[in-house]
Amino acid sequence: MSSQSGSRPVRAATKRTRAVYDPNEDDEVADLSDDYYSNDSAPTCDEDEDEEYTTRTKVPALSLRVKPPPKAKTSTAVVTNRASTTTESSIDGLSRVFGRADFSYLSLKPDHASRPLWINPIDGRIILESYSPLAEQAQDFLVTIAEPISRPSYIHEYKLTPYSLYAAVSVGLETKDIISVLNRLSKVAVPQNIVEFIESCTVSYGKVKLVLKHNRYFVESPHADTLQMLLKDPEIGPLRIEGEDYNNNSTTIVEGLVKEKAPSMGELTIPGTNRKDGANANSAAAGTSGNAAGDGKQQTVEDLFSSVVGLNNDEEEDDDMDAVHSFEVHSSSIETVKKRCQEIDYPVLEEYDFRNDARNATLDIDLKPSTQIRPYQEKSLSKMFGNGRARSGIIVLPCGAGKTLVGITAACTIKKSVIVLCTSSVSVMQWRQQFLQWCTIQPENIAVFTSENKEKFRGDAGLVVSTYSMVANTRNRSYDSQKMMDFLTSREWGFIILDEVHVVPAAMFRRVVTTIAAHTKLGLTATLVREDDKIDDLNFLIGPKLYEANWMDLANKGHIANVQCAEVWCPMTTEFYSEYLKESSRKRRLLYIMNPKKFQACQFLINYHEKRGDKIIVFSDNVYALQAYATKLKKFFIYGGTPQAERMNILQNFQLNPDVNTIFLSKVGDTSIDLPEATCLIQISSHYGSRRQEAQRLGRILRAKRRNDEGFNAFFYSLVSKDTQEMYYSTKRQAFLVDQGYAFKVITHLQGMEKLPDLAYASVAERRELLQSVLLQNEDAAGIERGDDADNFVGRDSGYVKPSAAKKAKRTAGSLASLAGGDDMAYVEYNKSKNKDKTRNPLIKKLYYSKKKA
DNA sequence: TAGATAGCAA
DNA sequence: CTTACTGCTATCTA
Repeated sequence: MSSQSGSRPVRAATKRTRAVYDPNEDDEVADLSDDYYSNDSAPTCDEDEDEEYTTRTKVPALSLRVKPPPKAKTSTAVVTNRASTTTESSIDGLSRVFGRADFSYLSLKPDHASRPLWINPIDGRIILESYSPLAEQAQDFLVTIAEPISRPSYIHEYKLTPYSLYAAVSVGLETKDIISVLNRLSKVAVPQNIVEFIESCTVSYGKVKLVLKHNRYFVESPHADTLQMLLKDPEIGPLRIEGEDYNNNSTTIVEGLVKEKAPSMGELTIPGTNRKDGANANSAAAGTSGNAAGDGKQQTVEDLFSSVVGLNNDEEEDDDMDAVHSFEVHSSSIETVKKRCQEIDYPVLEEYDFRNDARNATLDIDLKPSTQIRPYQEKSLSKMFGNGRARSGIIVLPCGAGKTLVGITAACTIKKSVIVLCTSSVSVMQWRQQFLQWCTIQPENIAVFTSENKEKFRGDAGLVVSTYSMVANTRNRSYDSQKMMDFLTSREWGFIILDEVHVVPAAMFRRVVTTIAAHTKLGLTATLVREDDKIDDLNFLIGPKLYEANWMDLANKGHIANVQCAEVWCPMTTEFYSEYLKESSRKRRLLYIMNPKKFQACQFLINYHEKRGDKIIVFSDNVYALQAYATKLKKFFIYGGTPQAERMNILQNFQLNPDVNTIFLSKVGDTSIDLPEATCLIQISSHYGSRRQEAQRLGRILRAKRRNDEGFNAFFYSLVSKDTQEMYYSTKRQAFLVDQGYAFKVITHLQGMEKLPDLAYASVAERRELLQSVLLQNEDAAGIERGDDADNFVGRDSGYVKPSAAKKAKRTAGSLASLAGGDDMAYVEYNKSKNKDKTRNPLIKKLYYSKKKA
């Protein structure tokens, strides 16, 4: 990368295109999307790209300069050059891969054009040309051995890390396979130091397994010398026990170690896949591409792949992996063994030989015959059950891609007692319901363990669904809760599913991993990111990452919705901005959220999308803003304090009632509110840079029901007040999605917004009044202590402030009324005393009755 | 059934 | 560099 491009933030340039957004010109969804795609995905290289890519013998400059959009309207756009400031600093862009280093000393292979990989000898980063015919297979391979860093349209970036290699080894890849396949895919010979890096990581990782079989724990390895080394370790050695030989004539004792034939996939079938003959005859047509080895249906691309790579499939098991050795340790010492092995860089893998477990009762559970799993779900499960045993690990799938079904299928494969842990009690009920929907488990075999339900299941084996906090709780337990916990800790579990596994590293939740004795641990998540550094702990708390899906791939195949992402830059009004500059950082927040221009943009977008027939969710972290926006726009809103019944009511109306097309949600909507109707999402407040939150919010519209309609697009808008802190956070939040390949379009001007009838805050007087209210709120906000969740917010007849709250909060009815802005209020008014006697808001009442009539 | 308390996210 | 600050959920008790 000696040439011109070195320092340019490539991704920033390619992913952020600028244009004036004029929805009125683009009546059709398809038009809009064309616009997006032509901006983003037209090859963005220089004119001389061909020359660069094919003829030079040094590594070509990956200089992706953005072209102006074809229908460029940039002349009217007001654009600040943001790409070079904020984005570069916060994201690891492609440009940093090669930096300014000159790799021209690496000589290209003669047929490099057909090989899709570049490898950076300095830091182990790998660039995949994802337009290569081999890209899909190469991607399968890379996902297994390397960490996906960024996967935009044409160039994907991966990085070899000790963890990723650990994961590769743990799903059965051997060092030599990794190096040879990498070598064959690469345009240049794999640099020697990378080879050494791979060797050094894989020499010890994944070599030792902790296997539970016949209800005894064995430290197992294909390499006898490794075990001998462990036995010499002062901590591990003494923990070995001499168990009596179990009744198996295939084992022999060699130098004090038990030697037996290595396990294999054998006849194991994963339910719901087409590997099972007969039962799912129709599934053969489904055409899974990355199936396990030897199904004979080679497609042309795979032929090409094998001719270059020489392997049919990266997950092919080595038949000649002849034997494994093991020694036994007592179940009480496995924690020590695991800890010690980790310390000396021989992390253990956990596998469960569930087919040879006679002691734990078999659970009568199977997928319903009609249940069919998708190719990527099968692929992830094949990583888990690749050698006929169950491996512990983590599977990463986008929201809405059927994580639950993966977990259920795994449970149906293992057929032992299962425990499922989730983050909220709503998800608990959803898991239970999904189990009943997809598989044959009987309701009496399912036990729900939450604060209000502590039933056990009947029989020897069963399913328990619970929350992390229920299990991890250290404070006093109620009597029933303690009984239930004793039940959970006293027995062995074949399988534990950890939903939203990214929460586990939190101090309290990680305790559950040790308190419950489960033979297999499966973590499920959509966003394996945290803003702290604890995510790596999952490698040893749960296991390696077994599979990570690429969001864009799933979107292209129609499993999840296509989403158009846009960031709308709203200028601050002069008054608001000058106050913003004056205020302390704490108070600034409200100012930029309540920015009238932002409000107008929100109003305009809602108006526009409602006219198109979209169902819209508006997110705001800030409850005050949420209420103010919803009230002014006469929409329903839900936040933490909204009682359950009221939530249900609103959500049902949103789904069924054609007059309710927009709802406002606070953070409650981030997870576990399932709204397949929603097709458009607007974010008005996004203060902190949480990538996980951004991704999960996007996930709300990924399962849109209409996603399979021709040319359907879901929309995701982030409203950002210009020249404020929000800009920084917004970029940070988007990093995850950008890495998944989403393009964020920056909209600087909404055409026709000023002409919108009934535009809010159009006059100076109105804006001044708003500012006054916000400033007043700011002063009060300091005085509002925690726990006052503003549930006393009242509207039209507001002379009333709930007495208890009035004591705490200094809010006056007057200021609230002025914020509420008018008499035609149609938001959800909720008020604890009113909910008691089931009185409803007039509009809800009306909706309710009209629904009843229909 | 509320409220007190605690923990998480960032 | 790492704290910050608010919102939310979950549990148990009175």
